[in-house]
Amino acid sequence: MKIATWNVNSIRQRESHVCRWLERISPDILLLQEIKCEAHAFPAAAFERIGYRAEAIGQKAYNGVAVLARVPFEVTHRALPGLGPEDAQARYIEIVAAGVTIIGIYLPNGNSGGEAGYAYKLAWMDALHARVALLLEQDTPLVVTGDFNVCPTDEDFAPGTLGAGDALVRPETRARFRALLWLGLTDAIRAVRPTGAVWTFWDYQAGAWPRDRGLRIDHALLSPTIAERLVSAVADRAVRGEEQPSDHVPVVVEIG
DNA sequence: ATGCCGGGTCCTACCCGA
Repeated sequence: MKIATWNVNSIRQRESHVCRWLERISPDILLLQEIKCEAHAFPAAAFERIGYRAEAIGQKAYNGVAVLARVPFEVTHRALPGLGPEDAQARYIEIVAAGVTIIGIYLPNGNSGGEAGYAYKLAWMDALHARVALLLEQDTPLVVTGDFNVCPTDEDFAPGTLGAGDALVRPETRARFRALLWLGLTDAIRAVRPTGAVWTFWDYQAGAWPRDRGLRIDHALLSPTIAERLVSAVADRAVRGEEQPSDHVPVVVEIG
């Protein structure tokens, strides 16, 4: 089973990129982030024509997540449990497919909105921790994937791209990411490639792509029995060189 | 220190991203 994640930075701008990529890679399931439209505006028909059923959780202008799958699946949650009614933002989808629970997330960036904006990021991570802990207590086969907006270590951003106070690298951010791993999850990319530069994002600005100055912020975390079945985990950096690309590239995990 | 680019929307100057 091939499971992928991709922050597309507007699905309406990236519809043809996603179709081309699905036809080339044939993942069973693709989680999308930053669709930047309401569900009724999601171009589901284009994906259905090539064999992928779509479920979108959208909002106007910002955020938004979706699932595209060529295998049967059921959406079990459309928001992160435990965050409270203040969370009107479309950042979470949870599905079950082939007996595996798959969570797709667009974790808040945390650099806008001052300290309140950063507090929202941390609260979101705390609620995610609680949700994952509950599922793992029940021995649920689990994949947590998406745009985490976290560079877990100093190896996960090119030198000079981020300051020490950036919400993607602040100690409180990284502590929460580590706490997620300590629940028993395996970082799929690092299981395959323990050290060295693996980028999933290159800023549009300052020549980040031609200079290869990127970040690793899109992740796939695997529960123990899924991690044992891990065959490969890669960031498909080739798509960043296409015409009018997203600033993120897909991360693909293959489970045997 | 800020903007760089590229999405979005109150359609046009401004917000947000990472």
